[in-house]
Amino acid sequence: MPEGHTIHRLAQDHGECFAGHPVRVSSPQGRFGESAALLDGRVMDAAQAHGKHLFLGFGHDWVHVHLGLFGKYGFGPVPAPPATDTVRLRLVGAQHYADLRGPTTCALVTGAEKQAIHLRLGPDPLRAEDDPDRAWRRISRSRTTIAALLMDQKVVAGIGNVYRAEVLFRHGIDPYRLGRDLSRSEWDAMWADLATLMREGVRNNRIDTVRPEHTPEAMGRPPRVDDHGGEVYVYRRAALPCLVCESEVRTTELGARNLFWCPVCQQR
DNA sequence: GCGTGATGTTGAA
DNA sequence: TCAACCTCACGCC
Repeated sequence: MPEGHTIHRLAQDHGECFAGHPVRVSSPQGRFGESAALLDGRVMDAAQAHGKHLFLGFGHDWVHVHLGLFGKYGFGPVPAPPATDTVRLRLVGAQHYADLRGPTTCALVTGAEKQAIHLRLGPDPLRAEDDPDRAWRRISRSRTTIAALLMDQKVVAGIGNVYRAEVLFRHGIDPYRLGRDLSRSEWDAMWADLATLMREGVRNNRIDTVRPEHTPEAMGRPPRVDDHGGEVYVYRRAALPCLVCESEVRTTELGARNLFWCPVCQQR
């Protein structure tokens, strides 16, 4: 779940469920206990996302959350069920509660510390004001593969393993192509496509990347069977036929992450 | 019950 | 490059 679209959706949901009202804040697990006590009963007045980072504002104080690989949020209507001992942070408003489990980061930060986090992140396709030129400057000068660059949050913020694999497929780009060998128009098209795909991801709370003409129904195939939630071209489809050309989708490990691509549709 | 893997990041070697 | 961290669902006994 946790790519940028998930975090923007969480910011939106926090805004709708809690913003503008006093919130009960606790840490049943204990690891956020002192900070929770400091915030308990105060008004949450902002919820923002930048890439995979979530920020919940309480006046001058911010809660910085990063889900990492395992972190998960659970929302529900009050009354909240008894918290289990893995709930790091629980927010309870008038009508909803939110439980956070397993995050890489859940910390109280100042405005200045928050600013420092923004400064080390690249532009985020989901933030309308962010400038793709900043990413292009890095990419166009880089001898690193585009597959690695897309996962580097200093270059682009919010892309994870699924969006990386899928956007490269949709643009017919070999993951091993070097950043400096991309054209400006290829990057502009990828950025625009990421913005569209990720906005849809926020709306549906899942990643769908398959164009209508390639869906299993349109191609007369059985529906995809995978548990990550959305309809995709190559992510976790190793050894299955490419939805466009029927070649076997390939996979390999690159920088300790699984990479998936179609060797025929994606060319240097 | 146990072992495995996963949409992520950091810091040490 | 590798280990560490965090959680839970799944397959297989």
